[in-house]
Amino acid sequence: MQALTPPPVRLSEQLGESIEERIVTGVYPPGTRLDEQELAESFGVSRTPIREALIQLASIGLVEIRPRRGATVPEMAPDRLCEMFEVMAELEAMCGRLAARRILPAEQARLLEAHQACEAARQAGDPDLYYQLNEVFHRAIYDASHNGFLAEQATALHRRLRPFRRLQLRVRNRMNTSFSEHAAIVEAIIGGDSEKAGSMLRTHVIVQGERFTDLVATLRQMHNPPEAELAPAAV
Amino acid sequence: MQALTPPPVRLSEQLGESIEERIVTGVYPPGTRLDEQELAESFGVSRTPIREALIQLASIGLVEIRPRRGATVPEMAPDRLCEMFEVMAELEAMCGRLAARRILPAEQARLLEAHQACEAARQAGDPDLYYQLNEVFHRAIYDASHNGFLAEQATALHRRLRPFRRLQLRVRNRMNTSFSEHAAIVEAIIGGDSEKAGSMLRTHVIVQGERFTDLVATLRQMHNPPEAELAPAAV
DNA sequence: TGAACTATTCTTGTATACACAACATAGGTT
DNA sequence: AACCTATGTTGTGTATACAAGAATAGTTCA
Repeated sequence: MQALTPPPVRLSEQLGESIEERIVTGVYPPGTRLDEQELAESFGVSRTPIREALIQLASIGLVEIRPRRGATVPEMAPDRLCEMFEVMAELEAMCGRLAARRILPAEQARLLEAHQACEAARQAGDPDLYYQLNEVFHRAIYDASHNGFLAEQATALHRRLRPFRRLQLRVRNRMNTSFSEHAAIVEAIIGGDSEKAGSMLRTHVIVQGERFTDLVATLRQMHNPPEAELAPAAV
Repeated sequence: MQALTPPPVRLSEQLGESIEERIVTGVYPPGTRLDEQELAESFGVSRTPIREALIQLASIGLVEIRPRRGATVPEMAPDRLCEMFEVMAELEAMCGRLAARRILPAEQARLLEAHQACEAARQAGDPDLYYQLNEVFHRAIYDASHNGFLAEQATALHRRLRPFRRLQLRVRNRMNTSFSEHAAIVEAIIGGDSEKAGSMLRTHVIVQGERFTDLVATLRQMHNPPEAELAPAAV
Protein backbone atom coordinates (compact mmCIF):
# COMPACT_ATOMS: atom_id res chain seq x y z
CA MET A 1 0.00 0.00 0.00
CA GLN A 2 2.74 2.34 0.90
CA ALA A 3 4.37 1.79 -2.46
CA LEU A 4 1.31 3.06 -4.29
CA THR A 5 1.07 6.42 -2.58
CA PRO A 6 4.06 8.37 -3.84
CA PRO A 7 6.43 9.26 -1.01
CA PRO A 8 5.51 12.71 0.27
CA VAL A 9 8.43 14.66 -1.02
CA ARG A 10 8.80 18.37 -1.21
CA LEU A 11 8.14 19.88 -4.58
CA SER A 12 11.35 21.85 -4.32
CA GLU A 13 13.27 18.59 -4.06
CA GLN A 14 11.73 17.17 -7.20
CA LEU A 15 12.38 20.45 -8.95
CA GLY A 16 15.95 20.35 -7.74
CA GLU A 17 16.45 16.95 -9.29
CA SER A 18 14.85 18.07 -12.53
CA ILE A 19 17.02 21.15 -12.74
CA GLU A 20 20.09 19.10 -11.82
CA GLU A 21 19.20 16.72 -14.62
CA ARG A 22 18.98 19.59 -17.07
CA ILE A 23 22.34 20.87 -15.92
CA VAL A 24 24.26 17.61 -16.07
CA THR A 25 22.71 16.62 -19.39
CA GLY A 26 23.73 19.90 -20.94
CA VAL A 27 20.27 21.40 -21.43
CA TYR A 28 21.56 24.23 -19.26
CA PRO A 29 25.22 24.46 -20.24
CA PRO A 30 27.73 26.23 -18.00
CA GLY A 31 27.19 29.96 -17.95
CA THR A 32 23.42 29.71 -18.36
CA ARG A 33 21.42 32.22 -16.40
CA LEU A 34 18.71 30.50 -14.43
CA ASP A 35 15.87 32.98 -14.28
CA GLU A 36 13.53 32.14 -11.45
CA GLN A 37 10.40 33.29 -13.27
CA GLU A 38 11.26 31.39 -16.42
CA LEU A 39 11.92 28.21 -14.46
CA ALA A 40 8.72 28.69 -12.49
CA GLU A 41 6.69 29.04 -15.67
CA SER A 42 8.50 26.18 -17.36
CA PHE A 43 7.62 23.88 -14.46
CA GLY A 44 4.21 25.38 -13.89
CA VAL A 45 4.87 26.34 -10.27
CA SER A 46 5.51 29.53 -8.37
CA ARG A 47 8.91 31.04 -7.69
CA THR A 48 9.06 29.84 -4.10
CA PRO A 49 9.88 26.16 -4.65
CA ILE A 50 12.17 27.12 -7.53
CA ARG A 51 14.15 29.37 -5.21
CA GLU A 52 14.41 26.62 -2.63
CA ALA A 53 15.60 24.19 -5.26
CA LEU A 54 18.22 26.64 -6.52
CA ILE A 55 19.48 27.28 -3.00
CA GLN A 56 19.87 23.58 -2.43
CA LEU A 57 21.70 23.12 -5.73
CA ALA A 58 23.90 26.07 -4.88
CA SER A 59 24.94 24.54 -1.59
CA ILE A 60 26.24 21.44 -3.36
CA GLY A 61 28.00 23.58 -5.95
CA LEU A 62 25.82 22.75 -8.91
CA VAL A 63 24.69 26.31 -9.40
CA GLU A 64 26.15 29.60 -8.33
CA ILE A 65 24.02 32.25 -6.65
CA ARG A 66 25.30 35.79 -6.50
CA PRO A 67 23.27 38.07 -4.26
CA ARG A 68 20.79 40.20 -6.15
CA ARG A 69 22.16 38.80 -9.39
CA GLY A 70 20.46 35.48 -9.59
CA ALA A 71 21.62 31.96 -10.25
CA THR A 72 23.86 30.71 -13.03
CA VAL A 73 25.32 27.36 -13.98
CA PRO A 74 28.95 27.72 -12.92
CA GLU A 75 31.61 27.62 -15.60
CA MET A 76 33.76 24.70 -14.58
CA ALA A 77 37.28 25.73 -15.32
CA PRO A 78 39.46 22.81 -16.43
CA ASP A 79 41.70 23.49 -13.45
CA ARG A 80 38.82 23.02 -11.10
CA LEU A 81 37.71 19.87 -12.84
CA CYS A 82 41.19 18.46 -12.40
CA GLU A 83 41.00 19.25 -8.73
CA MET A 84 37.67 17.52 -8.44
CA PHE A 85 38.90 14.42 -10.22
CA GLU A 86 41.93 14.44 -7.94
CA VAL A 87 39.65 14.37 -4.90
CA MET A 88 37.31 11.84 -6.49
CA ALA A 89 40.27 9.53 -7.12
CA GLU A 90 41.25 9.71 -3.49
CA LEU A 91 37.74 9.07 -2.23
CA GLU A 92 37.45 6.05 -4.52
CA ALA A 93 40.82 4.82 -3.35
CA MET A 94 39.69 5.10 0.22
CA CYS A 95 36.50 3.20 -0.55
CA GLY A 96 38.56 0.50 -2.21
CA ARG A 97 40.99 0.18 0.68
CA LEU A 98 38.20 -0.09 3.22
CA ALA A 99 36.15 -2.41 1.04
CA ALA A 100 39.07 -4.81 0.68
CA ARG A 101 39.21 -5.06 4.44
CA ARG A 102 35.51 -5.03 5.28
CA ILE A 103 33.54 -6.48 2.39
CA LEU A 104 30.99 -9.14 3.34
CA PRO A 105 30.16 -12.25 1.30
CA ALA A 106 26.83 -10.82 0.15
CA GLU A 107 28.59 -7.67 -0.99
CA GLN A 108 31.22 -9.68 -2.81
CA ALA A 109 28.40 -11.33 -4.72
CA ARG A 110 26.87 -7.96 -5.57
CA LEU A 111 30.23 -6.64 -6.74
CA LEU A 112 30.85 -9.64 -8.99
CA GLU A 113 27.35 -9.36 -10.33
CA ALA A 114 27.84 -5.71 -11.21
CA HIS A 115 31.16 -6.56 -12.81
CA GLN A 116 29.64 -9.28 -14.95
CA ALA A 117 26.85 -6.94 -16.00
CA CYS A 118 29.52 -4.52 -17.22
CA GLU A 119 31.11 -7.36 -19.16
CA ALA A 120 27.83 -7.94 -20.96
CA ALA A 121 27.55 -4.27 -21.90
CA ARG A 122 31.16 -4.25 -23.09
CA GLN A 123 30.63 -7.25 -25.33
CA ALA A 124 27.49 -5.67 -26.68
CA GLY A 125 29.54 -2.54 -27.41
CA ASP A 126 26.94 -0.36 -25.71
CA PRO A 127 28.69 2.63 -24.07
CA ASP A 128 25.49 4.06 -22.62
CA LEU A 129 24.59 0.83 -20.91
CA TYR A 130 28.17 0.35 -19.78
CA TYR A 131 28.16 3.84 -18.35
CA GLN A 132 25.05 3.08 -16.38
CA LEU A 133 26.29 -0.25 -15.07
CA ASN A 134 29.63 1.30 -14.28
CA GLU A 135 27.85 3.46 -11.73
CA VAL A 136 26.33 0.40 -10.12
CA PHE A 137 29.78 -1.18 -9.98
CA HIS A 138 31.35 1.78 -8.26
CA ARG A 139 28.41 2.16 -5.93
CA ALA A 140 28.89 -1.44 -4.84
CA ILE A 141 32.43 -0.55 -3.81
CA TYR A 142 31.25 2.53 -1.94
CA ASP A 143 28.78 0.48 0.02
CA ALA A 144 31.30 -2.25 0.76
CA SER A 145 33.51 0.33 2.47
CA HIS A 146 31.07 0.17 5.40
CA ASN A 147 31.41 3.87 5.87
CA GLY A 148 28.05 5.38 5.09
CA PHE A 149 29.30 8.94 5.23
CA LEU A 150 32.13 8.18 2.83
CA ALA A 151 29.69 6.44 0.49
CA GLU A 152 27.47 9.52 0.51
CA GLN A 153 30.34 11.86 -0.24
CA ALA A 154 31.66 9.65 -3.01
CA THR A 155 28.21 9.33 -4.56
CA ALA A 156 27.65 13.07 -4.45
CA LEU A 157 30.93 13.88 -6.14
CA HIS A 158 30.45 11.07 -8.63
CA ARG A 159 27.13 12.59 -9.64
CA ARG A 160 28.64 15.98 -9.99
CA LEU A 161 31.34 14.69 -12.31
CA ARG A 162 28.91 12.58 -14.28
CA PRO A 163 28.53 14.87 -17.30
CA PHE A 164 32.29 15.08 -17.75
CA ARG A 165 32.95 11.42 -17.22
CA ARG A 166 30.30 10.48 -19.71
CA LEU A 167 32.28 11.79 -22.66
CA GLN A 168 35.09 9.43 -21.75
CA LEU A 169 33.59 6.15 -22.78
CA ARG A 170 33.21 7.22 -26.39
CA VAL A 171 36.96 7.41 -26.65
CA ARG A 172 38.46 4.55 -28.63
CA ASN A 173 38.93 1.45 -26.53
CA ARG A 174 38.15 3.25 -23.30
CA MET A 175 35.40 0.78 -22.49
CA ASN A 176 37.75 -2.18 -22.85
CA THR A 177 40.46 -0.52 -20.79
CA SER A 178 37.96 0.42 -18.11
CA PHE A 179 36.68 -3.12 -17.94
CA SER A 180 40.07 -4.73 -17.52
CA GLU A 181 40.85 -2.22 -14.80
CA HIS A 182 37.62 -3.20 -13.12
CA ALA A 183 38.65 -6.85 -13.23
CA ALA A 184 41.91 -6.11 -11.42
CA ILE A 185 40.08 -3.98 -8.88
CA VAL A 186 37.59 -6.74 -8.15
CA GLU A 187 40.43 -9.20 -7.71
CA ALA A 188 42.22 -6.93 -5.25
CA ILE A 189 39.11 -6.27 -3.20
CA ILE A 190 37.97 -9.87 -3.05
CA GLY A 191 41.53 -10.92 -2.31
CA GLY A 192 41.67 -8.48 0.56
CA ASP A 193 44.64 -6.58 -0.87
CA SER A 194 43.76 -3.19 0.59
CA GLU A 195 46.64 -1.14 -0.77
CA LYS A 196 46.42 -2.56 -4.25
CA ALA A 197 42.67 -1.98 -4.42
CA GLY A 198 43.20 1.60 -3.36
CA SER A 199 45.97 2.42 -5.78
CA MET A 200 44.22 0.77 -8.69
CA LEU A 201 41.04 2.70 -8.08
CA ARG A 202 43.01 5.91 -7.74
CA THR A 203 44.62 5.38 -11.11
CA HIS A 204 41.36 4.24 -12.67
CA VAL A 205 39.73 7.52 -11.77
CA ILE A 206 42.62 9.91 -12.22
CA VAL A 207 43.14 8.65 -15.73
CA GLN A 208 39.63 9.79 -16.56
CA GLY A 209 40.39 13.24 -15.27
CA GLU A 210 43.60 13.46 -17.25
CA ARG A 211 42.03 12.17 -20.40
CA PHE A 212 39.24 14.64 -19.99
CA THR A 213 41.67 17.49 -19.53
CA ASP A 214 43.54 16.40 -22.63
CA LEU A 215 40.28 16.33 -24.51
CA VAL A 216 39.39 19.81 -23.38
CA ALA A 217 42.84 21.11 -24.20
CA THR A 218 42.67 19.60 -27.67
CA LEU A 219 39.25 21.02 -28.33
CA ARG A 220 40.31 24.46 -27.24
CA GLN A 221 43.41 24.39 -29.40
CA MET A 222 41.29 23.36 -32.35
CA HIS A 223 38.52 25.85 -31.85
CA ASN A 224 40.27 28.87 -30.44
CA PRO A 225 42.29 31.31 -32.48
CA PRO A 226 45.93 31.41 -31.30
CA GLU A 227 45.61 34.79 -29.59
CA ALA A 228 42.84 33.43 -27.38
CA GLU A 229 45.33 31.46 -25.36
CA LEU A 230 44.99 33.86 -22.47
CA ALA A 231 41.20 33.76 -22.46
CA PRO A 232 39.52 32.90 -19.14
CA ALA A 233 39.26 29.18 -18.73
CA ALA A 234 35.87 27.78 -19.56
CA VAL A 235 34.77 24.32 -20.62
CA MET B 1 34.41 52.85 -0.45
CA GLN B 2 33.43 49.37 -1.28
CA ALA B 3 34.84 48.13 1.99
CA LEU B 4 32.51 50.32 3.99
CA THR B 5 29.27 49.05 2.48
CA PRO B 6 28.81 45.58 3.92
CA PRO B 7 28.95 42.88 1.26
CA PRO B 8 25.43 42.39 -0.04
CA VAL B 9 24.62 38.99 1.36
CA ARG B 10 21.30 37.26 1.46
CA LEU B 11 19.51 37.35 4.78
CA SER B 12 18.95 33.62 4.56
CA GLU B 13 22.71 33.10 4.46
CA GLN B 14 23.30 35.14 7.58
CA LEU B 15 20.49 33.29 9.29
CA GLY B 16 22.00 30.03 8.16
CA GLU B 17 25.28 30.94 9.81
CA SER B 18 23.54 32.01 12.99
CA ILE B 19 21.54 28.82 13.18
CA GLU B 20 24.64 26.78 12.40
CA GLU B 21 26.39 28.58 15.22
CA ARG B 22 23.58 27.72 17.61
CA ILE B 23 23.76 24.10 16.53
CA VAL B 24 27.49 23.63 16.82
CA THR B 25 27.69 25.49 20.12
CA GLY B 26 25.03 23.30 21.62
CA VAL B 27 22.29 25.91 21.98
CA TYR B 28 20.25 23.58 19.80
CA PRO B 29 21.41 20.13 20.88
CA PRO B 30 20.84 17.07 18.67
CA GLY B 31 17.19 16.13 18.50
CA THR B 32 15.94 19.70 18.80
CA ARG B 33 12.91 20.53 16.73
CA LEU B 34 13.52 23.67 14.72
CA ASP B 35 10.14 25.34 14.44
CA GLU B 36 10.10 27.79 11.57
CA GLN B 37 7.79 30.25 13.29
CA GLU B 38 9.77 30.23 16.50
CA LEU B 39 13.00 30.82 14.62
CA ALA B 40 11.39 33.54 12.54
CA GLU B 41 10.18 35.34 15.66
CA SER B 42 13.46 34.81 17.45
CA PHE B 43 15.33 36.46 14.58
CA GLY B 44 12.63 39.01 13.86
CA VAL B 45 12.13 37.98 10.26
CA SER B 46 9.50 36.12 8.30
CA ARG B 47 9.46 32.40 7.68
CA THR B 48 10.75 32.65 4.13
CA PRO B 49 14.43 33.33 4.79
CA ILE B 50 14.32 30.89 7.71
CA ARG B 51 13.10 28.15 5.41
CA GLU B 52 15.80 28.94 2.89
CA ALA B 53 18.44 28.81 5.60
CA LEU B 54 17.15 25.48 6.89
CA ILE B 55 17.13 23.99 3.41
CA GLN B 56 20.71 25.06 2.93
CA LEU B 57 21.75 23.63 6.26
CA ALA B 58 19.91 20.43 5.43
CA SER B 59 21.81 20.00 2.19
CA ILE B 60 25.12 20.05 4.04
CA GLY B 61 23.77 17.65 6.64
CA LEU B 62 23.60 20.03 9.58
CA VAL B 63 19.87 19.70 9.97
CA GLU B 64 17.43 17.04 8.89
CA ILE B 65 14.21 17.93 7.11
CA ARG B 66 11.46 15.37 6.94
CA PRO B 67 8.64 16.31 4.54
CA ARG B 68 5.67 17.86 6.28
CA ARG B 69 7.33 17.24 9.60
CA GLY B 70 9.76 20.07 9.84
CA ALA B 71 13.44 20.33 10.61
CA THR B 72 15.38 18.82 13.49
CA VAL B 73 19.00 18.80 14.54
CA PRO B 74 20.13 15.30 13.58
CA GLU B 75 21.21 12.95 16.32
CA MET B 76 24.78 12.15 15.41
CA ALA B 77 25.23 8.52 16.21
CA PRO B 78 28.74 7.72 17.44
CA ASP B 79 29.07 5.34 14.51
CA ARG B 80 28.44 8.11 12.08
CA LEU B 81 30.86 10.40 13.86
CA CYS B 82 33.52 7.75 13.53
CA GLU B 83 32.83 7.55 9.85
CA MET B 84 33.14 11.28 9.52
CA PHE B 85 36.43 11.39 11.37
CA GLU B 86 37.65 8.55 9.18
CA VAL B 87 36.93 10.62 6.08
CA MET B 88 38.32 13.77 7.66
CA ALA B 89 41.55 11.96 8.41
CA GLU B 90 41.89 10.93 4.80
CA LEU B 91 41.15 14.40 3.47
CA GLU B 92 43.74 15.86 5.79
CA ALA B 93 46.23 13.21 4.76
CA MET B 94 45.64 14.07 1.14
CA CYS B 95 46.12 17.77 1.87
CA GLY B 96 49.36 16.95 3.63
CA ARG B 97 50.70 14.79 0.80
CA LEU B 98 49.91 17.42 -1.79
CA ALA B 99 51.20 20.25 0.38
CA ALA B 100 54.53 18.49 0.85
CA ARG B 101 54.94 18.38 -2.91
CA ARG B 102 53.49 21.75 -3.85
CA ILE B 103 53.97 24.21 -1.00
CA LEU B 104 55.46 27.58 -1.97
CA PRO B 105 57.93 29.59 0.11
CA ALA B 106 55.30 32.12 1.15
CA GLU B 107 53.04 29.30 2.28
CA GLN B 108 55.88 27.70 4.20
CA ALA B 109 56.23 30.96 6.06
CA ARG B 110 52.51 31.08 6.81
CA LEU B 111 52.57 27.50 8.04
CA LEU B 112 55.49 28.13 10.36
CA GLU B 113 53.85 31.29 11.60
CA ALA B 114 50.65 29.43 12.43
CA HIS B 115 52.68 26.74 14.13
CA GLN B 116 54.52 29.24 16.28
CA ALA B 117 51.26 30.91 17.21
CA CYS B 118 50.03 27.53 18.46
CA GLU B 119 53.21 27.21 20.49
CA ALA B 120 52.41 30.49 22.21
CA ALA B 121 48.91 29.34 23.07
CA ARG B 122 50.25 26.03 24.36
CA GLN B 123 52.75 27.73 26.62
CA ALA B 124 50.02 30.01 27.86
CA GLY B 125 47.91 26.93 28.57
CA ASP B 126 44.95 28.45 26.76
CA PRO B 127 42.93 25.65 25.13
CA ASP B 128 40.40 28.00 23.55
CA LEU B 129 43.07 30.06 21.89
CA TYR B 130 44.95 26.92 20.87
CA TYR B 131 41.76 25.54 19.39
CA GLN B 132 41.32 28.66 17.32
CA LEU B 133 44.92 28.80 16.13
CA ASN B 134 44.80 25.09 15.41
CA GLU B 135 42.18 25.85 12.78
CA VAL B 136 44.46 28.42 11.18
CA PHE B 137 47.26 25.85 11.16
CA HIS B 138 45.19 23.21 9.43
CA ARG B 139 43.78 25.73 7.01
CA ALA B 140 47.31 26.68 6.01
CA ILE B 141 47.89 23.05 5.06
CA TYR B 142 44.65 22.87 3.11
CA ASP B 143 45.64 25.93 1.12
CA ALA B 144 49.15 24.66 0.51
CA SER B 145 47.70 21.59 -1.19
CA HIS B 146 47.00 23.84 -4.17
CA ASN B 147 43.71 22.07 -4.72
CA GLY B 148 40.98 24.59 -4.08
CA PHE B 149 38.21 22.06 -4.24
CA LEU B 150 39.93 19.80 -1.74
CA ALA B 151 40.52 22.75 0.55
CA GLU B 152 36.82 23.61 0.42
CA GLN B 153 35.77 20.08 1.20
CA ALA B 154 38.22 19.78 4.05
CA THR B 155 37.14 23.11 5.50
CA ALA B 156 33.47 22.18 5.33
CA LEU B 157 33.95 18.87 7.07
CA HIS B 158 36.27 20.44 9.61
CA ARG B 159 33.55 22.93 10.51
CA ARG B 160 31.00 20.22 10.82
CA LEU B 161 33.18 18.28 13.24
CA ARG B 162 34.10 21.37 15.21
CA PRO B 163 31.79 20.88 18.16
CA PHE B 164 33.02 17.34 18.70
CA ARG B 165 36.67 18.16 18.27
CA ARG B 166 36.43 21.01 20.70
CA LEU B 167 35.92 18.76 23.68
CA GLN B 168 39.21 17.08 22.90
CA LEU B 169 41.61 19.74 23.94
CA ARG B 170 40.38 19.75 27.52
CA VAL B 171 41.65 16.25 27.87
CA ARG B 172 44.80 16.02 29.94
CA ASN B 173 47.92 16.74 27.90
CA ARG B 174 46.05 16.67 24.62
CA MET B 175 47.28 20.16 23.78
CA ASN B 176 50.90 19.14 24.27
CA THR B 177 50.49 15.98 22.27
CA SER B 178 48.74 17.86 19.50
CA PHE B 179 51.51 20.40 19.36
CA SER B 180 54.32 17.90 19.06
CA GLU B 181 52.39 16.15 16.31
CA HIS B 182 52.10 19.50 14.57
CA ALA B 183 55.83 19.94 14.78
CA ALA B 184 56.47 16.63 13.05
CA ILE B 185 53.88 17.44 10.41
CA VAL B 186 55.48 20.79 9.66
CA GLU B 187 58.87 19.13 9.35
CA ALA B 188 57.54 16.54 6.91
CA ILE B 189 55.78 19.11 4.76
CA ILE B 190 58.66 21.56 4.64
CA GLY B 191 61.03 18.65 4.03
CA GLY B 192 58.89 17.52 1.10
CA ASP B 193 58.28 14.09 2.60
CA SER B 194 54.87 13.55 1.07
CA GLU B 195 54.05 10.13 2.46
CA LYS B 196 55.17 10.96 5.96
CA ALA B 197 53.18 14.18 6.01
CA GLY B 198 50.10 12.29 4.90
CA SER B 199 50.35 9.46 7.37
CA MET B 200 51.12 11.77 10.26
CA LEU B 201 48.13 13.93 9.52
CA ARG B 202 45.94 10.87 9.16
CA THR B 203 46.97 9.66 12.60
CA HIS B 204 46.71 13.14 14.07
CA VAL B 205 43.06 13.35 13.06
CA ILE B 206 41.99 9.77 13.54
CA VAL B 207 43.24 9.86 17.09
CA GLN B 208 40.81 12.65 17.82
CA GLY B 209 37.95 10.58 16.48
CA GLU B 210 38.95 7.59 18.55
CA ARG B 211 39.44 9.59 21.66
CA PHE B 212 36.09 11.21 21.15
CA THR B 213 34.41 7.88 20.67
CA ASP B 214 36.05 6.62 23.85
CA LEU B 215 34.80 9.69 25.64
CA VAL B 216 31.27 9.15 24.40
CA ALA B 217 31.35 5.50 25.33
CA THR B 218 32.56 6.34 28.81
CA LEU B 219 29.95 9.00 29.32
CA ARG B 220 27.19 6.70 28.19
CA GLN B 221 28.34 3.94 30.48
CA MET B 222 28.39 6.37 33.36
CA HIS B 223 25.08 8.04 32.73
CA ASN B 224 22.95 5.29 31.29
CA PRO B 225 21.33 2.58 33.37
CA PRO B 226 22.55 -0.86 32.30
CA GLU B 227 19.33 -1.78 30.52
CA ALA B 228 19.66 1.29 28.32
CA GLU B 229 22.45 -0.34 26.37
CA LEU B 230 20.14 -0.98 23.44
CA ALA B 231 18.89 2.58 23.34
CA PRO B 232 19.13 4.40 20.01
CA ALA B 233 22.55 5.90 19.64
CA ALA B 234 22.68 9.58 20.46
CA VAL B 235 25.54 11.80 21.48
C1' DT C 1 -12.04 1.36 31.25
C1' DG C 2 -9.77 1.15 26.96
C1' DA C 3 -9.46 1.63 22.14
C1' DA C 4 -10.62 3.61 17.92
C1' DC C 5 -12.41 7.21 15.23
C1' DT C 6 -13.25 12.00 14.34
C1' DA C 7 -12.67 16.79 14.70
C1' DT C 8 -9.74 20.61 15.80
C1' DT C 9 -5.51 22.81 15.78
C1' DC C 10 -0.94 23.49 14.58
C1' DT C 11 2.87 23.41 11.23
C1' DT C 12 4.59 22.89 6.90
C1' DG C 13 4.41 23.73 1.80
C1' DT C 14 3.07 26.76 -1.96
C1' DA C 15 1.32 30.94 -4.06
C1' DT C 16 1.01 35.83 -4.39
C1' DA C 17 2.21 40.55 -3.42
C1' DC C 18 5.34 44.09 -2.48
C1' DA C 19 9.99 46.41 -1.79
C1' DC C 20 14.35 47.36 -3.29
C1' DA C 21 18.69 46.75 -5.70
C1' DA C 22 21.08 46.21 -10.14
C1' DC C 23 21.36 46.82 -15.01
C1' DA C 24 20.17 49.25 -19.24
C1' DT C 25 19.07 53.09 -21.82
C1' DA C 26 18.56 57.72 -22.90
C1' DG C 27 19.44 62.43 -22.14
C1' DG C 28 22.25 66.19 -20.75
C1' DT C 29 26.66 68.36 -19.84
C1' DT C 30 31.60 69.24 -20.35
C1' DA D 1 32.04 63.30 -29.22
C1' DA D 2 32.59 61.11 -24.96
C1' DC D 3 31.40 60.59 -20.33
C1' DC D 4 28.53 61.07 -16.53
C1' DT D 5 23.91 61.03 -14.64
C1' DA D 6 19.17 60.17 -14.12
C1' DT D 7 15.31 57.38 -14.82
C1' DG D 8 12.91 53.22 -16.12
C1' DT D 9 12.72 48.33 -16.25
C1' DT D 10 13.75 43.84 -14.85
C1' DG D 11 14.40 40.44 -11.44
C1' DT D 12 15.80 39.14 -6.79
C1' DG D 13 14.71 39.25 -1.71
C1' DT D 14 11.26 39.28 1.94
C1' DA D 15 6.67 39.30 3.77
C1' DT D 16 2.04 37.73 3.96
C1' DA D 17 -1.86 34.79 2.72
C1' DC D 18 -3.74 30.44 1.83
C1' DA D 19 -4.02 25.30 1.37
C1' DA D 20 -3.03 20.74 2.86
C1' DG D 21 -1.10 17.21 5.77
C1' DA D 22 0.14 15.69 10.48
C1' DA D 23 -0.36 15.66 15.42
C1' DT D 24 -3.40 15.84 19.22
C1' DA D 25 -7.18 15.75 22.01
C1' DG D 26 -11.82 14.68 22.78
C1' DT D 27 -15.74 11.80 22.24
C1' DT D 28 -18.15 7.64 21.46
C1' DC D 29 -18.73 2.85 21.35
C1' DA D 30 -17.49 -1.81 22.69
